[in-house]
Formats: sequence, C-alpha cells, structure tokens
Amino acid sequence: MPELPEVETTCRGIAPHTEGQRIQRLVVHDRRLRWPVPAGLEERVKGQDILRVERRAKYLLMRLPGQTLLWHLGMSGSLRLCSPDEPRRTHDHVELQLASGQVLRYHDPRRFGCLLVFDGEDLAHPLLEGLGPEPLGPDFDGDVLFRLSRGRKAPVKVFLMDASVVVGVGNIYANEALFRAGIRPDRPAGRISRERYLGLALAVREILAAAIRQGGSTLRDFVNGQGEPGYFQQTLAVYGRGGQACTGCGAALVESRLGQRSTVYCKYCQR
DNA sequence: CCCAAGACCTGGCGGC
DNA sequence: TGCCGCCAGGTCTTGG
Repeated sequence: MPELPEVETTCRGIAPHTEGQRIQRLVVHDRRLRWPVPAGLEERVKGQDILRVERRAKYLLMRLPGQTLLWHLGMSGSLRLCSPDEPRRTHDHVELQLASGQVLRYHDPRRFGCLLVFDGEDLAHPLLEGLGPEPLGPDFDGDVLFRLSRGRKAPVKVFLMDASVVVGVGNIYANEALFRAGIRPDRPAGRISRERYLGLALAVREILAAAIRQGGSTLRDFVNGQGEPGYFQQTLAVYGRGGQACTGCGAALVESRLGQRSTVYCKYCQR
C-alpha cells in the first residue's frame, strides 16, 4: 500500500480536480472499512464544496466548510478520478460524484483503509493526535531521532516506523533509508550516536523526496489520482531484493524479520 | 512508558 | 488444474 509518497502523489493528483468542486452525491457501496463509514455521511456532505485537499502523515484531509473528510488508504487502497460511465469494479467501495461530472472512486480490496469525518478544519480527530513531525517538514531532524531514541531497546527500524516519532516512514522506505544511512536495521535505537541519526534523518528526507518526484512506488497496482503507475520501484536498493547483490559492495543482501515486517539489508555496508 | 504480538481483510504466488 | 499455506504497502489494540 501506499506509503507517504504514494499518498502525497494521490493528494497532488486529485487536488486540481476536486478543490473548488461541489459534492453532488456521495455513494457508499460498502461501509465495512477498517471502521464503518459513518451513518448519514451521504446527507452530511451532499451539496458541500471541497475547499482544499491536504495530507497529514498518510491521511488525506478533504476540507469542507466546517467539517473535514478523513481518508486513509490502508494497505491496498487507492483514490482515482473516473468518468461516471466507467463501470464500477469489485472493491470500489465509495464514490464521490462531483459537479464537474467526474467521479472520485475509493478502491480497497483489503478494506484496511477508512473514511471518517470530523467537525472543524484543524486536526481535531483522535487519529491525528500524538503524531510526530512530517519527515519533509521543518520539525524533523536527526536531533529529534536522537533525543526520542535514548533508552529505547527496540530495533532502529521499528523505532523509525513509529508514527509518534516521525510519520510516514513505512516498511519500504525504512529499509531504504537505513541502507542509505549505512545503519543495520536491528541495531537498538538507543545505541546509535547523534551523528549517525543526523545521517539517517537526511536519508529519510532524500528517499521520500526522490520517491515523490518519481510519483511513488509501483506496488501491485498502485495508481495515482489519474490512474497512472509510479516509477520509483526500479530505484529501490534493498526492499524486495533479499538474496540479490548489494548495489554498494555486491554481497548478497540479507532478508530477515523485525517487528513482523520483512527487512532487507547488507551486512557489510550497514553497521 | 516500552515492547511484542494479535487483529482487521482479500488476493496473488509458490509448492505439491 | 486445484487446493493450501504464506505473504503483502498500515496501524490500532491488547496484554505483559
């Protein structure tokens, strides 16, 4: 599923076609997402204008007057603009019919995503509380990682994927950033120097920025708001390459599991 | 507070 | 070809 670059790509893809649009109708074909789509949401948003579309962590926020739609794409979700006569596919659970005539469809086979709503235009929802800084924003740097990691025995990869530390670093990019920074994923977070965390923070920013530039990774059938695939997958150095040659030294990359997630690294280039 | 494991759900793949 | 077990981008919840 979508990691942060995929969500950002979706956000940028749909914003020009949704911002300023009036919602003619919201149709929910299946309310059974991670949490049920709130009862009565259809009536609640009917005729409302979409003022702005934003991203916070891996959430998409659709600002309406006085309320906000909160989407998450889970592991397998996507949002795509369609023409209304395009037939609905299996797992197209929600559709937003816009005044332009276009339709925004939410597709999610595994139904780990969600569509929720809250009053106001701030971040007043429990899911958005306690989130760490945006990795590409001004509040994230190696000092943050260093300070929060003191005393923690969890593997640095698990620590880096903790959304209360920094948001948006999922399994793919955690693997990639640690490779780029030359840090072994299983090293205890509390036993890494400030200097090395400066390098890790830089690596996280560079990896995510590069992935966004290239339109997100293509995983299974990830598509952006226009239904086009991303191109970052060809750039991945370690994720999905267990047993293959390290791009740095040529040794076979090691694949293991940390926190029940597949982890790939080079035992020579990462210490 | 910290950490590990379980939970949610469908589809695709490899192996037999 | 068919069935079975395992794996997958996330993250909340529970229990120690």
